[in-house]
Amino acid sequence: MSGLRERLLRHKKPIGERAAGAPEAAEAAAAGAAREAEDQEWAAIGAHMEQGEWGAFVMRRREYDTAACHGRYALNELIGQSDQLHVLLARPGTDSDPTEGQLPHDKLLFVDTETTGLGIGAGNVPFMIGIGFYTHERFVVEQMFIRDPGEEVAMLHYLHSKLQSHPYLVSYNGKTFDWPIIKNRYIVNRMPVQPDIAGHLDFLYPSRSLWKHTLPSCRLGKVEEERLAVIRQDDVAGSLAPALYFQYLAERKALIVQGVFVHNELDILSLAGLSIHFAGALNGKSNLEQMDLEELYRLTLWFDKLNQPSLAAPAVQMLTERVCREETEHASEYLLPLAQLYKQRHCFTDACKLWTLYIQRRGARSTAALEPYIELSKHYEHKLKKLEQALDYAEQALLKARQRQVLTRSYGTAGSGLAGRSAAARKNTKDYEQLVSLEQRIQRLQLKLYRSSAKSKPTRGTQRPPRKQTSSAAQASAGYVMDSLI
DNA sequence: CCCCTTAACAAGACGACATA
DNA sequence: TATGTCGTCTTGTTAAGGGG
Repeated sequence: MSGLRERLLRHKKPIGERAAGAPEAAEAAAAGAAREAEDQEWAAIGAHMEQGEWGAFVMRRREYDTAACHGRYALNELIGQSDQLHVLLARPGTDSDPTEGQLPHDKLLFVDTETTGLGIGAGNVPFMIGIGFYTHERFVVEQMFIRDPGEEVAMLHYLHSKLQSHPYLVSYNGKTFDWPIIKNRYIVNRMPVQPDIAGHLDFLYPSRSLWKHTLPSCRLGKVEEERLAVIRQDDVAGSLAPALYFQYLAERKALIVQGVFVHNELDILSLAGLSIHFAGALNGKSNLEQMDLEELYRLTLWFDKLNQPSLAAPAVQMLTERVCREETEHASEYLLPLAQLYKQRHCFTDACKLWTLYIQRRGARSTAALEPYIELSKHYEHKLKKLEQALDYAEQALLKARQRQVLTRSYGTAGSGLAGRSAAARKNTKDYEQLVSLEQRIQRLQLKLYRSSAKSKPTRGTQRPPRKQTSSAAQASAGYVMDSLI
């Protein structure tokens, strides 16, 4: 058997175990007294022993009026808003939506476990399963805690019964952590029932989609602090939970795990808070005016990914307005990504406006991106059929590329660090390929231009056709450019 | 510590178009 | 009409980061 199980059993002091030679009445009285003392300890932290068909376990149950606040949100704000969360359930493979756009708030089961470690294997045991759910105008948090492995089956049966009435799981990283572990426990315990759920909302991934670049980390604690305005005081770190549980097993004092209960409860409440936050966003209630540009941009990408064009539209519009209005460095960072977004939607006029604006703001710099020049060149050639302008943009891009080649060359030779060399070399070859393709583009445009002018003015024979280069010839010429700079 | 999801980037597939 | 090129869409791969 695993070391963990031995450890658990070693510490087990079965209540009411027969002490040798003691008279039965006194023995029963002593056992009763011990039980009473323990009950009082659990009562002191708001818990009690829950007796059921499958045995007993510790239960800490707390009810909240739904008007109660957790950070900036009142718990009742999910009511009537939760249906929109169903878009987060849609699987990439399945087109049909199993929930038909319905996801009542009282069908959700918020779940967070505390375990003996981080592994997913059978050696990792959830000693506490916290759940939260809405029922009868209340938000209820129920925390199940097992004093030894023998109580696990009762706890799992209880969870199973709750899943019947609240079949949609809500968690934070529960798809890869909590839920696989829980399923494992049903299997390990050879339970007649298997946990079955209608759907699983995992808020880690939406949080990453929106805040990966704005928050220092997307851990639940950071997200709830920054986006739910939840401040934890004297919180026990989740990473301490295993140690505290082992200490509890050794000393059998309920007070030892009190902090774990509180931590777990706050996690559950934050899951409800995140549901409200994301449901609000999916109902178009985000405060776009006050949102950071990065978050606004990520929000549009997120709506796009979720196939919600009616939500993405106002976000894109707000982002465009602000990026065009605010002439800051930071705002200009979004011109090109935003232009790509418009291009993707075949809104070429808007895309061109942004590419032009980028050139206007940053074109003078040597570090300016080539992308807007190349994109404009493509657009003038293929969409507007204006070859002169297309050639002009391509030539501007080539000029920039050559200037940059000079700079990177000189940096490259001056650089002494070995670590950065491969990355710099990669960038060099990439720049080189870009240079080659630009020269090809220009030659092609020159040829096209020559032919069209020859066609329209066949009498004028003064212009000479540009030398037609093969791609290898273009490469050689680009190589010459590079070699000449070394 | 371990596993899973996702974003970011790279490479391949395919349709549209133009030229000979 | 056959062929090649361009641009975009699709597929494949990799790395990071979260849970106690």
